[in-house]
Amino acid sequence: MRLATWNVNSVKARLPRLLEWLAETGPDIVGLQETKVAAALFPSAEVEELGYEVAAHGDGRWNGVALLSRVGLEHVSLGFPGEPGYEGEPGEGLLLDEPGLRRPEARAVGADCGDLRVWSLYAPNGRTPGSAHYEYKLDWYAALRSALRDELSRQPALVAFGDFNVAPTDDDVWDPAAFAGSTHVTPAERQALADLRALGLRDVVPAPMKGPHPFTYWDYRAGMFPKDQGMRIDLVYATPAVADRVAGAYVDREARKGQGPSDHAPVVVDLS
DNA sequence: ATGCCTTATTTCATAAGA
Repeated sequence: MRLATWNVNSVKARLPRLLEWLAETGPDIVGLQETKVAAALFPSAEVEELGYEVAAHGDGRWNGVALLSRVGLEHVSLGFPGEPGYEGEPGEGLLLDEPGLRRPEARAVGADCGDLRVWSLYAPNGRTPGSAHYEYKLDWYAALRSALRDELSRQPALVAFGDFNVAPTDDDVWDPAAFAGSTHVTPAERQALADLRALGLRDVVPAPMKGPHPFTYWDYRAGMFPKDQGMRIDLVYATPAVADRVAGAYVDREARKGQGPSDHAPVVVDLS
């Protein structure tokens, strides 16, 4: 059984590469993030041709997550109970009584895939520590923790993977000094990850294809990928029932090369 | 080393990403 998670940074822009990668890699269950497309406009037909069932959750311009599975796809959840929406900065010009303003964004989709409960997650960025978006990020993590705790009481074989937008340790960024005062490395964000692990989830750390760090994201700018100036923010959190079956895991940095890549690389996990 | 931003949209400018 092969699992994979990949922030594709627009499934429409990435479709040729995604289809090629699926055919080459052959994952059984795939979580996608930042699909940036409404659910009805997800390219389901092209993916189904490769033998996958599709569950897509989308807002349109931003966010968007999906699950692809060729081992079954049932009991789909679009978002999770208690998931907050972004209410904006004070004075940002958003009307709090605008219909739908606080509607949760498309950042989580869950499903039963074979004998696994699987969640594809795209955590809020946070923008700047202390901002309304940062508070939203922490609130989203707190709600996620509650939702996963309830799920774990029913299904002990669970995987929550995706773009967590937090580097768990200083070893997970190319230069800790470069992130002083930034999101993704603050104690509160790292505590949010620790709180998830305290539920019984394990961080399945992949092997890098090259170099010492299993980074999964490199900024498009300034040649940061060839210099391996990246971050490990795409994570696979699994319960012991799943983590004990891990036979291998790697970051597919080949998918970050060449023409028109995403700025994230896929993480691939093989289960015995 | 496999390159020196990219995406979608209210598009020729902007917001967001991390």
